[in-house]
Amino acid sequence: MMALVKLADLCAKTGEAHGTTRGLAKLMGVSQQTASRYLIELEGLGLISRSRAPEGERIGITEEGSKELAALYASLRDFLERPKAELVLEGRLFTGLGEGAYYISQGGYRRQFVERLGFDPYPGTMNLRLDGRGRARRMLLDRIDPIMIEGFSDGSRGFGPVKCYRAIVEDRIEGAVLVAMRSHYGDDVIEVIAPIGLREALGLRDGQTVRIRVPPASNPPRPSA
Amino acid sequence: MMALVKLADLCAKTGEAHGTTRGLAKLMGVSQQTASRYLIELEGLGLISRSRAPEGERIGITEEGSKELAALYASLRDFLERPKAELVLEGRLFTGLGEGAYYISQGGYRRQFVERLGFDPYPGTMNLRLDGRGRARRMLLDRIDPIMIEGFSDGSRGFGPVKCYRAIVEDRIEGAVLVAMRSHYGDDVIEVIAPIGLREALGLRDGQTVRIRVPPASNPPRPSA
DNA sequence: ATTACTAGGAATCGAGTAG
DNA sequence: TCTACTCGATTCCTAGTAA
Repeated sequence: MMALVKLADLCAKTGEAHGTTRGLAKLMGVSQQTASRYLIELEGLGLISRSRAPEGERIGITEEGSKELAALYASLRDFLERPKAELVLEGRLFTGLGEGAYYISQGGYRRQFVERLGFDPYPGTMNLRLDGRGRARRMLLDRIDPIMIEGFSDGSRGFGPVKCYRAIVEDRIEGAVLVAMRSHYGDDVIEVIAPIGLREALGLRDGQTVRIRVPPASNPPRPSA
Repeated sequence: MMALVKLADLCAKTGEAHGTTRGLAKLMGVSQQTASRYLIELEGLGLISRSRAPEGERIGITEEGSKELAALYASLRDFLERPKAELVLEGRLFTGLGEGAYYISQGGYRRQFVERLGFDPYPGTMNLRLDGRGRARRMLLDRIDPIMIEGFSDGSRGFGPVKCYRAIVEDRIEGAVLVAMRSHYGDDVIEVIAPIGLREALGLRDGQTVRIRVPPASNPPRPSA
């Protein structure tokens, strides 16, 4: 694989590489014998084509070889071009009507919080009213992979799905921003949950400005394997 | 290296991978022992960071690791996104004043043609006047790597540098398109040379339309190593 | 000069297993 | 369970060299 990549490097300019096994070996950082073996193996796999030339050899990468490289390229792109910058939201703390506590205490939500966020939320949400800049930035949340909390019904009524984004409150406490798919608040409000009571832990009062950092990778700390 | 790529795959979605060495091993197609060794080695190289978690382990790719991957990504891009399509130019044959023959017969040019194009040009150029579509396409020549023929002086006068592009004339004869950096012709004319006389070989007469294919890779068949 | 074979040493892998 | 060690098996690399 890496040998194929090195050859692709040498083919990048013209579509084919020219040279002796010794020269290629030097460029690839291996011995002449190894370069020769690489060429034999890659040709056997149908990933490159070779044609003898008096001055050395012409090596081209076949369609199949390009496919191999393209697959590698694609997987690197997925990693490298994923959103990188974290999102910082600032808003003023205000007291709601306590519906937040009602909702997140529902077993159907709570079980999913524990499973997908990794913590059992303190029974209450912190409501923040975003300033103008914050409202603009909130749009950027869409570019981050949400942790989905599914809707459910408890028999008497239904509860809608909720998107969560891992968040760090005031640089100290790890929690999550909730975005209800059909919120009772407007676009200028975000709700934040955490394993502990944020107001008490941080000594916050209504009207204070609170800073939330949403890292670009917001998925849960559980095994992907 | 490939181990780092595999890990990057697993980190693509969230920025970090979670799991046990056994699980990671399975995803990477190696044994648990090898996965463990990979992690130790990559961490030693500073390419990844690890943090133990009760459910397994959290693995992130460091800035330095990302740089490694970005370098690999860039070299793949150079190969995969190099221009692929060939350029087809069509124009009507006309007879010039014979200056073409004078220029390419100069030893200073001729030696370079032999060395860089791999043939000794027939002493004469074929002049083609491009149609409207051809003029538009000619611009695309700039996207192809030229074979540079350097300017020189023979004592009495100077000769400017010339760009060459390998070309196939009427699908039959391999030659080259010349683009003089300071041409005596306008932008609607191209000059073509080949090892043999094109008019005679192809039975062409003034006014006929001639088709030239310029492949995307136009460098010479000599050792790059 | 090449390319590529052989042979032996070096690096790598994974089964077993300790902590 | 987990991670990571030892160690024999295997793979891989290169020096020497044939063609």
